[in-house]
Amino acid sequence: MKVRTRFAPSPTGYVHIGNLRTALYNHLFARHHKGTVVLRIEDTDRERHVPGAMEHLILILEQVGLDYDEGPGKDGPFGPYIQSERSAVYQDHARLLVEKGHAYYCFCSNERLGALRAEQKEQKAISKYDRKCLTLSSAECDERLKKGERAVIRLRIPDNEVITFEDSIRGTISVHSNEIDDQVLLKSDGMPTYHLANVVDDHLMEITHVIRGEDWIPSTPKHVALYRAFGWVMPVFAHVPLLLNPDKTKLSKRQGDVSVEDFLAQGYLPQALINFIALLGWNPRSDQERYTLEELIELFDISKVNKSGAVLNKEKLDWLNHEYLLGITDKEFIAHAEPFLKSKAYAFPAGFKNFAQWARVEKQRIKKMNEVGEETRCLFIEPTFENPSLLVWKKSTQEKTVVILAELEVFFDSLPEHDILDDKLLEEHIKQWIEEKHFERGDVLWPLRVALSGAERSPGPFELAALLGKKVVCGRIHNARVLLA
RNA sequence: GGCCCCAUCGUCUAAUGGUUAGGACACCACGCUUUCAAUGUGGGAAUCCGGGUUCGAUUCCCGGUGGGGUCACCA
Repeated sequence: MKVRTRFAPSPTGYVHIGNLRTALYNHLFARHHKGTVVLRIEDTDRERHVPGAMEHLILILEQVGLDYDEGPGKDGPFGPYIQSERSAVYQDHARLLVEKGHAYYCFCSNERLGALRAEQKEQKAISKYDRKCLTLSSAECDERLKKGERAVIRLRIPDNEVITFEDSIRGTISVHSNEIDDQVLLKSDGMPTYHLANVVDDHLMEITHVIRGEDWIPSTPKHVALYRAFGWVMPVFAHVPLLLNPDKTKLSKRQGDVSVEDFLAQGYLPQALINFIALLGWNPRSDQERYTLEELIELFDISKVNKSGAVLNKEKLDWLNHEYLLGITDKEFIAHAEPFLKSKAYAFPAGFKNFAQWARVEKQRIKKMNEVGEETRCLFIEPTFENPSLLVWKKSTQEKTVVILAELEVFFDSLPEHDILDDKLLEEHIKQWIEEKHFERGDVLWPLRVALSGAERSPGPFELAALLGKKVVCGRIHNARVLLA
């Protein structure tokens, strides 16, 4: 049997990182088994419909490199893949269940249902529909429907049974049917609820494995009852653990970033993000920390997914992203950095050529792209010296520093540009010069670095000089000396 | 509250019926060093509790406790 999985998000306007992980696991599982991935849009809630959300979602999937075989924008034998375009299918199936006696029309008003719920809550009873409309004759139903009365169709959950299903991650799960509510299948607006649409589509689209979040476990028995009512074979279920806030509650927007677009906007690399979330709840039993998507596909095993939820540890993501940053080429790094620099209005000086040097310095010092440019700020913005005494090293004096800055200016003036643009070469030259002059390293290197950066903390003087070039270096040393003198 | 799920360092996790319970992030110390990073070396840090099975349990079973999820004409 060919494996078919599906990613079935509801288009709410942004992609939750937890949903991305679910999508990833569906993807890894299907690709591992040489199967098919279906993207299905679950947009049956008209009130929550967000225009453009689907297109946005597809774009995000593309950005993180998760492709799919069937779905919106792609042909496939089981379309359409947008549920709002399939209402007739669900209506037919709901009516079929009514005919078979597995479902029934319900005319109860929201007011009555609300009151019922309130009463049950007060009596600490199970919150369930009381089946008032179950006994309505079909003639009466027809008549009321003909009159235009609004109705829903409810699933008739069988009495006094234990409903059981196998979960590839958790084993056997069973619930007594008397605990389960007669779920609404078809809403009064003619749209299906998640439960109906999901089961009908999974069956019709021949989905073999349903991989979804743990929060669906409580409603899975309803789905099982539905499969039985239809007389269909069930797919394999796998409920993956939730992603958690630091306080262990379900990952929420309130407690930090949860949307994939936020993570991307902060400058996490897609590969790093994928690598990171893949390992949140699953791991291939090895000490390796970095995996390509291909490796993940090769190693993925749904039965080895953990049962307990995983707190999203941002520090580790930062570390991993830094690792990925170190791994990409200078060219890639610059391409990624460009939009971030632009948004800060940081432009390279005219004629700037030492991009490799710049990438090397930045890569080493930042965790994610939105930090880009801060470490080499002095390349983009002329430093100001509010406090020139910063130029004096803690073990040195102002007089000494003024003299050294003057000497440095002469020294740099004597060096060919080429020797300045190579930080390693420059370091050799300067260290040799310091020895010859019998200076203290700190007496020279601290003021040089501050003169170039204007900052208390910055990359080293050689790295900065190589970035700035001879003319700017000489100019800044000169300015510093004048300021201090 | 009912139902369901879960339980190894602070966090992500590995392992086993017998181990000094392993790795990673974070943290701390030291080294390098002109600052801050990066980096190198080292360190502290966990099997929720109570029974049972067993020669032996962190691992298997039961109970407790704790945490979470879910109880819509949302998905």
